[in-house]
Formats: sequence, C-alpha cells, structure tokens
Amino acid sequence: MVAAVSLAPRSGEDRPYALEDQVGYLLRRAHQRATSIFLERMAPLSLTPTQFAALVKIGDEGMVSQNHLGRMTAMDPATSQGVIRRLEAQGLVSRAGDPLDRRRAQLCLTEAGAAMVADAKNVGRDVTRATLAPLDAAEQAALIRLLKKLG
Amino acid sequence: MVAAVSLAPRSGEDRPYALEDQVGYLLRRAHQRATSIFLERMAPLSLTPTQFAALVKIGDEGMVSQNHLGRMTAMDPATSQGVIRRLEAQGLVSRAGDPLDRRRAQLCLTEAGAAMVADAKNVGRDVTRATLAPLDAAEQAALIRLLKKLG
DNA sequence: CGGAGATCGTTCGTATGCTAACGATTATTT
DNA sequence: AAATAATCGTTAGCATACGAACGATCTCCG
Repeated sequence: MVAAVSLAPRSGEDRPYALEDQVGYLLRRAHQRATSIFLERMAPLSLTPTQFAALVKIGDEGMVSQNHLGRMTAMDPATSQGVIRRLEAQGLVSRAGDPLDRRRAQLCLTEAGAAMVADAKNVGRDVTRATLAPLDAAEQAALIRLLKKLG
Repeated sequence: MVAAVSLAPRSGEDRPYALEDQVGYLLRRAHQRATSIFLERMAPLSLTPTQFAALVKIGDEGMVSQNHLGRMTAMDPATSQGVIRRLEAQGLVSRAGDPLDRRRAQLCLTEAGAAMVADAKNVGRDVTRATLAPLDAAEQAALIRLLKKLG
C-alpha cells in the first residue's frame, strides 16, 4: 500500500508549482508587452491604451454618458473619471450636462479629438500587427478566438 | 477602373476599426478577469498576484537580490521595491545586506512567509483552474502555448 | 404621492507599472 | 591607479485599476 501515498493529492502538499506556466502570470506579461508596444508606437500622439479606447468608442457612439462609456471599454466608474478628465484637459473630449437626466454627463469628441482618432486608428492597426508578430496567421486567429472565449 | 479604389488601402483612410477585436484590448480584459478571480480566491490570504509571484520565486531561490527577483517576476526595480516593502511589512519576507556587494539586499522568506506560500500555491492552482474554466482542455493548452510564444 | 432602491459621477485609499533621475557601489577600461 | 561604465536600490511623478463610501438624482412600486 505504498503507492497510494503518491497517487492521492493531499491538502497541505507542496507539489512543484511553476509560476511561468500559470495563465494569470502569462496574461500579466502579455499585457505588459502589448502596453509597451502601444505606448512606443503611439508616442507621437501621446495616447495611452485606455485613452485610445475611450476616444474610439466616443467616436463610434457620437454621444455617450461617462458610465456607459466605461462599460463599453471595460473601465469602472472611478477609472473612467480619471481617463475622461485627462482627455478633457487635452481638449479631445467635451462634456455637456444631459437635460433629461441631470446626473448624466454627455461626452463627445471635439474637432481635435475626431482628427486625433482618425490618425490613432491607423497607428492602432500597426500596434496590433507588431504585437501579434511572433505568431503566424493561424496562431493569431486562434489567440484572438481564445481570448474572446475566455470572457 | 472603379475597383482599384476599394482594393488599395489609402493612408488617411477610416476603415472600420473594431476595438473589441484588437489583441491589446482583449489582453487587457483577460488580465482584468484573471486578476479579479485571483483576488477573490486569495482574499483569505490577502495576497495580490505580484506579491504571490514574488513569494513563490523567493521560495524557489531561497535567497535573491531585489532586482534579480524583479527580473524573474517581470517587475521593474521601482515596482519590485513597493512589492517587497509591503511583503516585508507583513513579516513574510526578510532582507539582509550582502556583505560581498554592499549595494545588494538579500531577500528570503520568513517562517510565516514559507508557511503562507505553501497554502497560497494550492489556492493558486484553484485560481488557474477557475480562470481557464471557459475553455476545454485542448483550448487551455493552446492558449498557454500561444501566450508563451507571444513572448 | 411618497418612500425604497437603483444609478450617476466623484472622492479617497491602496496596489501595480512605467520613466526619469539620483547617490552609492562595483566593474571595466585605459 | 584613475577615469569611465554599469549595476543596485530608492524616490518622485504619472496613469491605470479596484473597492468603498458619498451626495445627487432618477425609477419604480406600493
């Protein structure tokens, strides 16, 4: 009955744990790399990934409330607040109170903001290309699919 | 000669740009989700992903300098400093000056730190399982492989 | 109508994550 | 040996990211 010991996992056990093989760790590193590439290529426009995401979505919607924008770009209200405040300070986004709901702030692009997004999207395509460069076409498609399925 | 217009991409063009399909955006969301699951399950131990990574690596090495640890866990020196300082404040890590190189700080686990890591690794396995839950076994393996290949 | 509950945006506190600069020390090169 | 380089850890500043709490407003339900 010696074999049973190594077959049944025990609770306080210390099996080998490889940090480098854990999804969380790999996602953290992949995200760091993607962010680094983004900031490098977007440097001429001085846009961060979240600022870019917000600009694109505001451009798509034309007119959005702050929290709604946050939901569409995966930012909680506290984070949205800071991002929008900085975009506003740069004159890329303007806000107006919603007369129908005095809690809401309606956001839209300024002219400078609209011009910026057009350029930024082209840089964005380049960023995606550079980020995915280590993978071949099939692998790129597979990664995108798996990340989407991950939720 | 009408077709040429839609075949050759122009420079200032505004082709449709789907934020939700970009790797960077998907990686940001996947990382957010992984972090959320980690913090939720690791709550009893009050460990963040980076603190956990540092503890695991210090445990593996026995004795490491701060910058070297940072390189092994994908943290720059400024980030390492904060992480280690907090682990030290919690009594999980101790530091001693290296007599052979007076710039270096030698880090190692305290008894409490070693006990914590053993427990945390088991929670870590659970976190990985929960994070990968939306994918079947083949997809899980594929994702890990692609993330590693991404660099 | 009127109160309970939800939603909006804000603020505070904490934790990554990075750049840039810094003094201190060690390594290299001349 | 002396000057130069590189490395170590620290600090300050900025930008996500989240929980928690808050006043203001709106919605819904009795």
